[in-house]
Amino acid sequence: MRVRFAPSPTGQLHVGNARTALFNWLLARGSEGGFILRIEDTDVERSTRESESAILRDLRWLGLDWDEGPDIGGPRGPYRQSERLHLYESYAKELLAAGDAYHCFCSIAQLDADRQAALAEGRPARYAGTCRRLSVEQAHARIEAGDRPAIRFRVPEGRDVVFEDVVRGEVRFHTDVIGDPVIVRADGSPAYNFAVVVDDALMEVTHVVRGEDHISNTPRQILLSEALGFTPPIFAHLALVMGPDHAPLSKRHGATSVAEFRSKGYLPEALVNYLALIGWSPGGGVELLPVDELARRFSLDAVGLSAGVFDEEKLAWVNRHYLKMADPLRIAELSVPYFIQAGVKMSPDHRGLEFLASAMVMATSSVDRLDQVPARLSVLFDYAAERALADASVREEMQAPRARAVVVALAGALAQAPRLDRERFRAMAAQVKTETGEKGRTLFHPIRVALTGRAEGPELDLAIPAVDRGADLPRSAGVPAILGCRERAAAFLRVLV
RNA sequence: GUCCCCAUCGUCCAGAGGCCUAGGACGUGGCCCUUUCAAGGCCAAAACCCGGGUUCGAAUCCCGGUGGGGACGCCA
Repeated sequence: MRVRFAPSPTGQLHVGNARTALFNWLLARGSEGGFILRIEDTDVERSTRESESAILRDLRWLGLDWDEGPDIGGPRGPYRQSERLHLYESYAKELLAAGDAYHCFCSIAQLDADRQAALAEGRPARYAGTCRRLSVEQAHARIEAGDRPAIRFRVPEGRDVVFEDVVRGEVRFHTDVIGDPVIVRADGSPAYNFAVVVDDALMEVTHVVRGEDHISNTPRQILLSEALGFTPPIFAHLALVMGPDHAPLSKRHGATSVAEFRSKGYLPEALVNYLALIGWSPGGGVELLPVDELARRFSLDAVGLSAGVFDEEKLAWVNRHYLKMADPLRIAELSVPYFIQAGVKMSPDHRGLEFLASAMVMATSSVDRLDQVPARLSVLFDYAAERALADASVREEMQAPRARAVVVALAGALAQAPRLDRERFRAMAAQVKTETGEKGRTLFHPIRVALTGRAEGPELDLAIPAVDRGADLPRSAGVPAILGCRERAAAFLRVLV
């Protein structure tokens, strides 16, 4: 089995296309198959190298590696259509010579007018066939006179094109509703329907798995394939991915590109796992599976037929799962840009990263995305006694005698104390408890506000030791200075009185 | 307009004629856990688009309608 993903480099990799790429990849990896990446850059106007490298980058980020492609080459290359022009040219000549293609001199304006007229009369809006009956001699005469024709494929009349779609079953089109497609433009560049057929055949692609938007191109491609003497590949058309309003996923629904989801702080394994769940089910009542397991279970005939709505809430749930599973050191590294973005300047070395990693469970146990990590860990870098009391109701609460007594006892207990680890923190809390007679919320809430600077946040058992571990970090670790609990308690008490 | 595809909880899936009193997951609501916010656990509400057939029996098969989507480019 040889499958391919064939994006045109005209913009960002969209999640819908990423899912198509994923399904192809799962198919290849689940069997002994090959996964080919081909760049369809025949539209010179819109294709850019920037888009191409962005798409490659996003696919790599997702972990969808390819066996043959523009960057690594392969036995059936080149893998950029712009580098295969000579091939298309020679096949076009073949078609012309056999009478399966003809020159078309119709102007764009003429074509538009024909289309409008057809629509107005309720006829299928297909090519009127104006140049179909031009003789070869007439055509040559016009070319010699300086006309620059396109080349069209001559679609056979009066027959059905039937193919067995792996996901949809038998699909049938009558050739009378198919207009003769342009296969080579007037400027000599190949058109999509032609280039794919040539490339899929030459690259020995066995299964074409692509979006449903290509289903009506399929009969043209089969016909072209037959005329060229190729055996058409097996086709599988995937239902499209929609936005919440059941309209095609677009900008107004928020993030749509893989790059946007990455920068919002979704993990690649989460996006991959979630994408696999749109239009397919791994079975067995489980949804959260590592990618190799997805590949092992994936099968085209288990793929659903109806369009799926992209649900970011569910993606977030999947992401939470992978955040919890992930190596904290990796999450620490990935979080650095988000800290910087949140205004926490840092360039941690290994000690800095290990410190962040040691605190990371506070964030990963409760957050949806990486971009929420800095806020959850703000207890570390963002302490200011004044600001802790800036909120009127918090201030009032802390100034109440019993809360104040807790703060006083806390500052006292900490004054001589060494840095707190979990056990020392518990012992210290117990000491404050016996000194003040407070317990539960009335004990811990003042401690929380005094030591973390806020009324809510991670468990103190986790946060307090993390703060004091951070307080001893040398500045060379590349992480902003962290005020220790002892200093925090003292500062807080000063501000409170 | 013409052609093609699709149709189970709000959403994603399971269901391939009796196992369906339609199952799971996300989300939602409630409860629990808890020193806070989250997270987590438990429970609950929530669907076979409509109408005709076929059949002893239909979410499952057929036809029609309706609704949604796609295509009809010298874009891919």
